[in-house]
Amino acid sequence: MPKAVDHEARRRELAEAVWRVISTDGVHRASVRAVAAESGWSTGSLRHYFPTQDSLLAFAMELLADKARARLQAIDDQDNRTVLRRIAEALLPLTTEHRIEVEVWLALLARAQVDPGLQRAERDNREALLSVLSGVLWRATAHGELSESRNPDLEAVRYLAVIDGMTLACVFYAERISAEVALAAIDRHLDDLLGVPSTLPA
Amino acid sequence: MPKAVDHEARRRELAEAVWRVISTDGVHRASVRAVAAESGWSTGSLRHYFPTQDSLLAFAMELLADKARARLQAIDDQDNRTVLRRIAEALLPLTTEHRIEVEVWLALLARAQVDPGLQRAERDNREALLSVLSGVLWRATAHGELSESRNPDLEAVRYLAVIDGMTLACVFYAERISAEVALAAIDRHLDDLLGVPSTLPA
DNA sequence: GTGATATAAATACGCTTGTACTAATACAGT
DNA sequence: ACTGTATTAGTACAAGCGTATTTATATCAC
Repeated sequence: MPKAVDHEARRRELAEAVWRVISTDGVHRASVRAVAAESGWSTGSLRHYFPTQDSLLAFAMELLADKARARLQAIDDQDNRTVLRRIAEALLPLTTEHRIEVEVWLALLARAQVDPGLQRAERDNREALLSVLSGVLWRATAHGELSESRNPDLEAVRYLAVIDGMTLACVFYAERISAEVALAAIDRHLDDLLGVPSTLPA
Repeated sequence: MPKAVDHEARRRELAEAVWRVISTDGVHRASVRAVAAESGWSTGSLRHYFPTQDSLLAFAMELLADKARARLQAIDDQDNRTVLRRIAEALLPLTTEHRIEVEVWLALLARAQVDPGLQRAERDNREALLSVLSGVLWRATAHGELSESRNPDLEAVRYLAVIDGMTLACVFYAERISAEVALAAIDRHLDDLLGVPSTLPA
C-alpha cells in the first residue's frame, strides 16, 4: 500500500494557500500554478486533490463559510441582546486574521456572481444567518424586548444589512472606520431595537 | 486632416462595453480582446483610447462613480428626511440598469483591493457620500429632527452601512430581498432616526 | 483632386493559463 | 526484501493573455 495522506487535511492546507494568494494578489491571480507555488506543492500534486481550478476555489469558499458557521455556533445562549452583539462580533472583521478572511470572501463573492459553482457556499451561509437572526428577534418580541410594532423578519434583514455594511466599510475604508466605530454603530443599532439597557424601564 | 472622433464619447462607449462584459462574464474575463469584441471595435482601435488594460478598467470604474455622483447631485433640496430617502433610492439597485451597475461596481471594488489604480474612484466616492450624509444629519440635529443624544457622524456611518448592506442583499440575494423590502428597511431606519413622520409631535 | 494624418485593422511576440499525461518516488502489507 | 499502488514531480500542449508594431483606411484642409 502506498503512502497514506489525510485527504481532507491536505485539501484544507491547499485552500489556505488559496486564501493567501487571493488576499495578496487577488482572485484573478489565483491560478493553479500560483496556488501550488504558495502551498509548496507542485501543480501535479495539487491536481490529485482538486481536478479543476473551479473545484479548488469552490472548496476554498466553502471552507470560509464553515469557519463563519463555526464561530456562530460557538455563541452560547445568553440574553437576546448579547447574542445579537456576539453575532456581529463573529461576522465583523475585528482581527487581522478575520479581516483577511472577509477580503477573500468578498473577492470570491464577486466571482460567484458569474460562476455558479461558487454560489452555493454564499446561499447556504446567507440563509443560515438570516434564519438565526429572525429566530432571535422573534424570541425578543415574545419576551417583550422588541416592540410589537416591529416586524422581526424585517429587523433581521436590516440588522444583517448594518453588519454587512459595516463589514464593507471596515475592509474598504479601514483608515476611517475602525473596529471601535463599527461596534459603536452596532451598539447604537441595538439601542434602537431593544432600548438602552442601562436606563430604567419606561 | 484626418477623421475627427469625439474622444470622450468613444471612451464612454468602450467603458460601457467593459460593464457588459464584467456583468455577464466577470472581471477576470474582461480582457482587452473581449472588450474590443463586445464593443465591436478591434483591439488595435481600443488601444488608441486606452493604452493599457488597467487604464481601461480604471476609467470604467470612474465612470460608474460619476454616474452615482450625478444621481446624488440631482437630488434637490427638500426636508431632511426626504433627502435621506432620495439618497438611498439613488444608491440602491432598484432598476435593472442600476442593478447591473452595482454588480460591476462590486466586481471592480474587489479588484481594487489588490489594484491601486482602481482605488481612487472608490475613495473619492466614499468620501463624498459620507460627507453629504454627515451634513444632512448635522442639519437635522440643528433643526431638532435628530435627537441631541445621537452623534450625527456615527449615524451617517450607520445609515450608509444600512444602504450598503441592503445593496449587497439586493444583488446577491435578490430572490429573497426585493426592492420593496429594501425600501421598507430604509423607511424603518429613518423612523428610528427621525421619528415616525405621520404621528403627532411628542 | 491631393496630401497630410488621425484612426482603424491586422499581425506578431512572449508569456501565462488550465489541463492532461508520463515517469519517478515512497511507503504499507506480505 | 519485495511489490504494488497512492502520491508526487515534471513536462507538454493548445488557448488566451497584454502589449507592440506595422499596414491600410478614411477624412478634412487646401
